[in-house]
Amino acid sequence: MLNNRVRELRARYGFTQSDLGKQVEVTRQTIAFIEKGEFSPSITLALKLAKALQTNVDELFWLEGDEKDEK
Amino acid sequence: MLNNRVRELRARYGFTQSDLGKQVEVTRQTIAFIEKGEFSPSITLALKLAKALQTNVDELFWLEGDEKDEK
DNA sequence: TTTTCATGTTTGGTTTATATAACATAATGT
DNA sequence: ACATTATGTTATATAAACCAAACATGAAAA
Repeated sequence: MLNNRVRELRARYGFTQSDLGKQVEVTRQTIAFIEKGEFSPSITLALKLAKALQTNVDELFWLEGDEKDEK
Repeated sequence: MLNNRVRELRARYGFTQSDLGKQVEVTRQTIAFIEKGEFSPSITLALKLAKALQTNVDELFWLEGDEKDEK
């Protein structure tokens, strides 16, 4: 299963789901689905999200059972 | 557009497309399409590929016009 | 030379990502 | 009280990812 920090980082920058959606060229519903973990976005979108949230893909998304989970 | 180093790293480790496909649970055709840049894999698959190729997603995939291109 | 193996490529099918639109709710501002 | 805004959520539709199977080719190996 896929985990992510999109909601956390979006909040940190004070973006709404719509704001972020516009920046990365998807609808707010797509952002909502990603935050809920309901699907695994394309890497193209993941790269855009990482850029918008000033981080990198590996910090933003990880597979359950990998590094970030070991804490 | 999306660029990647899958073929380069796969070769470095001496994996065939089939080998890599098995490791990340997709068919060899899917690996071939990704290497050709014909589509943008899911981030779940991208994370598995990065792991199999002992790198991270941001080293393996990047958007044209981003950092890696500036050289 | 014949077989095997890695890769290229195409076609048809299923699944999933993503869009668009609608309706609901809670919070905030007027 | 009313309007607006952010978010949750659901339905239907389309595009794209991915599978499975087939056939082709060139290289290496027997």
